[in-house]
Amino acid sequence: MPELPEAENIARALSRVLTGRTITQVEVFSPAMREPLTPLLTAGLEGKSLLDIRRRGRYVIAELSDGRVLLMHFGMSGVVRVEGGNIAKRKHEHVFLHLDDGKIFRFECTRRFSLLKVCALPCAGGIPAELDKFGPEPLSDEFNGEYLYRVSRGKSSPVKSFIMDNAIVPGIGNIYATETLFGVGISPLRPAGKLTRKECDLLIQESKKILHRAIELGGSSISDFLNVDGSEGKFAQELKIYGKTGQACVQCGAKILSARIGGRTSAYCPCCQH
DNA sequence: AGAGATACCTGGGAGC
DNA sequence: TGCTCCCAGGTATCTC
Repeated sequence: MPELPEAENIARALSRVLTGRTITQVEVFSPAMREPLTPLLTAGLEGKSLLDIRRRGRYVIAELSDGRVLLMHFGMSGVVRVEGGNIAKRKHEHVFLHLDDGKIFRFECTRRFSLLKVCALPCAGGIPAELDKFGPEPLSDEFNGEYLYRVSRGKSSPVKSFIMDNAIVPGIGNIYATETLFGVGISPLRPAGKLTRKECDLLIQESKKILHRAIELGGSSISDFLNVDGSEGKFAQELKIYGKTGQACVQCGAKILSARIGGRTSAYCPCCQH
């Protein structure tokens, strides 16, 4: 379930193997994931080179030599691989982009929540218009306690839903929101508007610490996620509360509870989090 | 307007 | 064993 750390690692790995490569052929095996895939066939990708690969939130942006971009999102089961051409197509691989070095960029997605499309860029080095509505990057200086305090005033929605909102800050999904709130002792059910200024500082600090650590370890390979080269992320071993409903809290031993918040399961310790 | 619910999709696991 | 049901999850879109 790729969140920001996984997207960051995918972007870094793709940058190493795709930068400077030219697309020679496009194959599409399924009509749609989140959006139709067939436009890729007529997008005129053949002969275009990949100049730069970067990340915004959970999206990976590959800038093309004609000023457009390949926009990727991995949903919860998206996997990309860059491999030689002699490996048989896997069941849920939907798109192949053949490259000038004989390798193939392969996009797999079991649950079809992923996105792969070509779109325009307002300027070189920029980001597509549809990502413009996002809040500041979670690892940037703009994502700070003052910001979080300011935008959360008057908000009644639970703090967990709040920090998972892309318009507030993109890239923090269920795993990292759950772990961050446990790390700072804040209940996921607390209305965002009730956070103190001090708690906003701590929450920011903890979220960055966890995201950096997860990037370092290659992300969390809970179920579907694999890095570009096929290796698994190791952050899953460091999870303290996500997916541990019913078990004993590592800090106090109390039984971990679970609540449905914003339609998602949220594990929390009733003793450590208030 | 803001907040909450729902559809999208597939595979795995639980329960009968 | 095989069937049904539920769950996982990000995002867009719907309703209240």
